[in-house]
Parts: sequence; C-alpha cells; structure tokens
Amino acid sequence: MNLTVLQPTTTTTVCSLTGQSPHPSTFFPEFKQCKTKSHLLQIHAKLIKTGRIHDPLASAELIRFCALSNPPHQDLQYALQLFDQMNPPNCFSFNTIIRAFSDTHHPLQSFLLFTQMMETVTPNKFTFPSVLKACAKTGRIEEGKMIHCVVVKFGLENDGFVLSNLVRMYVMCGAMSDAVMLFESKKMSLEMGEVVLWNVMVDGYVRLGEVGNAHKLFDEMPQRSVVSWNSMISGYAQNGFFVEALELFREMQMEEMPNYVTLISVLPAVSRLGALDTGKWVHFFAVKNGMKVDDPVLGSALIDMYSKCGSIDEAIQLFNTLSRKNVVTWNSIINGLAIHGRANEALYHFTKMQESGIAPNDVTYISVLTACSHGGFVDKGLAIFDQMVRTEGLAPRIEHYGCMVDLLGRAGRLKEAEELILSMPDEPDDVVLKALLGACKKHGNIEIGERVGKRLLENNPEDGAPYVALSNMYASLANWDGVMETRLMMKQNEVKKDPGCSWIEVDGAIHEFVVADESHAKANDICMMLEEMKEKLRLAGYKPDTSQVFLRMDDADKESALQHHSEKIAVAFGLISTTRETTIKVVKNLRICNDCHSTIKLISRIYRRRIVVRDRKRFHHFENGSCSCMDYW
DNA sequence: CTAGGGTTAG
Repeated sequence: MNLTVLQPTTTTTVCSLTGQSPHPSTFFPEFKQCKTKSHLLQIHAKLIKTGRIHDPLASAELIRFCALSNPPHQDLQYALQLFDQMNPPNCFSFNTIIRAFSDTHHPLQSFLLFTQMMETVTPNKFTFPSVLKACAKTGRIEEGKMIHCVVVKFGLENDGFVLSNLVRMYVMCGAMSDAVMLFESKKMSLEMGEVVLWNVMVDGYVRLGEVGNAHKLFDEMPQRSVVSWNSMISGYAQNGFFVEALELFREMQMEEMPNYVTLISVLPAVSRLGALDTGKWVHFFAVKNGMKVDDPVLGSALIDMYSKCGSIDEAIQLFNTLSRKNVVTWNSIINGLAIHGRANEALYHFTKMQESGIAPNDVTYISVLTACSHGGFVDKGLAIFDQMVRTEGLAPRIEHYGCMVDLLGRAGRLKEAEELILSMPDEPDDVVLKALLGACKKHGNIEIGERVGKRLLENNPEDGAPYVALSNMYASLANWDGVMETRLMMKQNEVKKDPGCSWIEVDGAIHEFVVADESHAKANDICMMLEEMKEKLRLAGYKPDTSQVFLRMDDADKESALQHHSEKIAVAFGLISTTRETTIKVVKNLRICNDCHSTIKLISRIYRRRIVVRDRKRFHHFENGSCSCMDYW
C-alpha cells in the first residue's frame, strides 16, 4: 500500500513547538478504547489514510499496542510487520519490539534485533533490561558479557534497572561469582531504594541452595520488600528447611503484608510439616484479604496442604468449590485421595478429569498408580500403565516403575515385578528395589528377595533396611547360617540409619521428637504417659513386635527401643495435650514400623481416639483398633 | 506522565 504523504498534522506541530513529549494516547486516544482486532485494523487504516502513519510517534504507539498488550490483543507478527515498515525504526520501536521478544519462547530474537539496532540507532537505558533478560532466559553468558561491555561504554552501569538485570543475567547464567563481584562493587554507591538488586542476589543464592548466604544478605539489606521475604521463604521451603520457612513466615507478619506469592511459597512447607493449623490460617488469611482463592495455583496448593495435613475431606470440599481447575488441581486431589487410601475416589476423579477435557500428565499417572497400588487394583493398574505408555505416549519415569513394582509385589506377582525391573531402560533406584524386597519379605520369596537384597547392598552397603529384611527372611525359613552371614556383613559395613523423627502440631506450634527424646519441656509428663500406655497395652495382651529391630541387644532392650520410637512419643504427647474429640495427627519422616502400627491401632481403641499418622509415603487413619491401610503399607 | 526490574503450586 502506497499512499501519498499528506501534510503533517497540526498536533505534531504543536508538539514540536512546545518541545514536550506528552503521552501518545493524548495524540491517539483511539487506543484507549481499542477492544478488538478489527477496531485495531480500523485505527491503522485511518492512520494510513491521514498520513499520520509516517509520524514515528504514531507507528511506535501502534507497535507498542500490538507487541505489548495482553492476549488476545497481542499480535507480535503484526507488530513485526509494522516495525519492518518503519524506515528507520526509532529507538522507542526497537525497545518495544526487543522487549516483546524477550517475553516469548524465542528470546534470542531480542539479541539479534539488538545487534541490528546497534548499526542504526543509539540504545538507551530502556534497551538493556530486556535484552539482558533474553540472555538470562537462554543462559547465554557470552552474549550477556558483550552487552555488559556496551552498557559500560554508554555509561549506564549505574542505572538501577540496568544493573539489576546485569546481575540477574550472571545469576541465571550460573556465574554467581561474577554476579557477586558486580554487586559488591556497586552496592555502596547505590541509593537506599535499590531493593530489587538485593532481591536478585538473595534469589541467586537461593537458586544455588546456599540459603545461609541468602539469609545473610537478607539480614544486611538496607531495605526489604515483600519480594525479599517471598524469596527467602520459598528458598527455605525449596531447599528442605521447612521449619525455617514457617518461622520466617511468622516473623514476616510483624513487618510486611504477605501477598498471593507469599502464600504459594509457604504452603509447600506447611504441607511437608503437616502443620494444619498454620495451613488453615493461610487459607483464612487469603479469603479475608480478598486473594484469588478461586485460582488454580493457590487452590491447588491449598488442596495439597489439606490432604497432606491429614484433612482429605476439607481438600475435597475445597476442590469442589473451585470453578477453574487445571492439571495441577486435578493432580493434587487425585494424589490426596491416593495417599489416604481412597483408591476408588481417586480413580473416579481420574475419569472426571479426562471427561472435563484436562489431559493427564506424568505426575497424574504417578498418583493414579499409587491409588491402584494402595487399593490392590492390580489389573486396573496394569491397564492404566498401558494406557499411559501406548495411548498417551508418555515415557514411564522411575516413579511409575516404583508404583508398578509395588502393585505387582503386593499381589504376590513377584516374578512379573522383577521382570518389569529388568525391562527398565534406566537402572532401578533404591526405591524400586526396596518395593520389591518388601514384597518378597511379605510373601516369603527368598529366591528373588536374596537377589534384590544383595543388589541393594552393592549399591549402598550402609543402608540398614536390606540387612533387616534379608535376616528376617532367613530367620523365617530357619536358615541360621543366612542370619549369621547377614549380621556379619552388617557389622563389617558401617551401617547408618536415618534418624527417625516425628512431629505434631498443637495450638499452631510444631513439636518435634526423635527416638527416645527427652528434650521436650513436658518430657516428664510424656514419660508417664508412655508408661501408662505400656501398661494398658500389656493388659490388653499386646506383645511387642521386635521383628524389625535388628540390633545386637536382648529382647528387653529391643522392647524398650520400640517403646521410645518417635511416633509413639508424639502420640503420647498428643494424648496429654489435646481433648478427647481431637484427632491426633502425627507426621513421620520415615515409614511407620510394624510395632508402632499395631500399637497405635490398639491405642486408638483403648483411648477411643482417632489418630492419623502420615509416614513417608501415605496416611494411616487409626480408629477403634484398625487402620485404613488394611495392614499393608 | 512513552517504555524497563525481583518472588509462585503437583
């Protein structure tokens, strides 16, 4: 389209006379009302007809609208066409189009456009943040360093926006030492208000897992923003420091208003600790402050929190109120139902999910297979595994194999389980092998059990679990040579045991116990309660199950070791600290042992208490002498 | 008063 150039419009004349550059929307108020694509085309046509398209400000504004609007207004292709028609494009248009591309899936276009820009126009301080962002996103440190040189050349290194993006570029390219060097050389010369630069550094240490360094910086910051807190909290949560994450969240409330991101960052820590009171408070806080609870992200995090804190019914309730559900939302509820042993409901939701048009992903299948495994649905599980591989074309991950081995093994189909392991493309990990070993123990298959146990010991001779399983299997077959040999091997290799640890939340505070823990303020009361429990259990005819203890000690010592397992201490503390109607909810870092399981079943009957124990893998709901796992876990 | 920054669920 080639139109005659018309006279410059009066408005541009006024502009050049006053020498000011007012906001373009005062020039082009049409954009404010632009709602549809066809309206945009009309505006464009009008600009061409009036010749104002030759006004760089007009073109630039048009490009800005197409490139930077939110979808569905955004049309990068259209913006790029407009851009190519500008001859030459001005600095503003270059900045706009570079920024637009840095937000897409091909950010390196920004870099190419930047090199193009350097040939015709001078970049300014608005150019560099976007192009550095593109380098950060793609991890291109060579290009990033080159741009750093250009920044220095134009004397823009002390601009807050440019500098924080430079540092962030180094962080994201894995060059933390370069980031530190630049940060240290600049931090004193900056204004107090450069909180973003500090936040970038805190985030950098968090990404490296160096939470100690992150916290040190956090303490030294001249100013903090809500993002500083969020970075620290999510940093703790993502690096396994769940208690620290919660403590910081508490501390935060005295200084700063938590926002939507804060809640999403802290909820995984709440879930891992099973801190239901804190989780409920987070939920309440979100509702009270008008945050978007009806949002798939926060909603999913809350569903996961309720189910991992033992309140699966509240999780379901919340799930049913959500109007928008994405794949993560569905995964959260299916996984929740699966770990609570509610296999049928998990499968029902799996069907519902597909009916609602949400495609299951690999994580969904882990939860669904877990449900089948806990429910003992062997054939259903095999069919779903097949569906995943053949119909959906998803490559099974090691976690999927773990579920399948557990599923087959539980049903006594040990040969098939072993064959499945042998068919895996990658080496099986300990989790997979232990699933098979546990099944061999349960079904008394010494042949496969021996093979798996020895393989586990080759991988990790310091892990005590395979010795115990092997020894038990030999003992049950009266193979005392085998028992002796296993004991000897155990002695030779310095066996380490993961310290067992349980915790319980009472009135919003987390109480943590390790084995034989006497450090609690109420240790005396707890001890008395443990004695009382022991006596009542004895009267009920209970005989301690020492089969899982494998230490060189006599039976009395074994019993005493069992009596002081952390989950029993936590239950004792729960019994003395809460009222009879309260369900006692205990979280344990390892899997629950046989003796604790039988003991707590009886305790639930003797004291008429509902007790929920979350172990490393699933929930046990104890009530009136029985457990929801049906004694297979 | 044209435009640019950091944190986020299974």
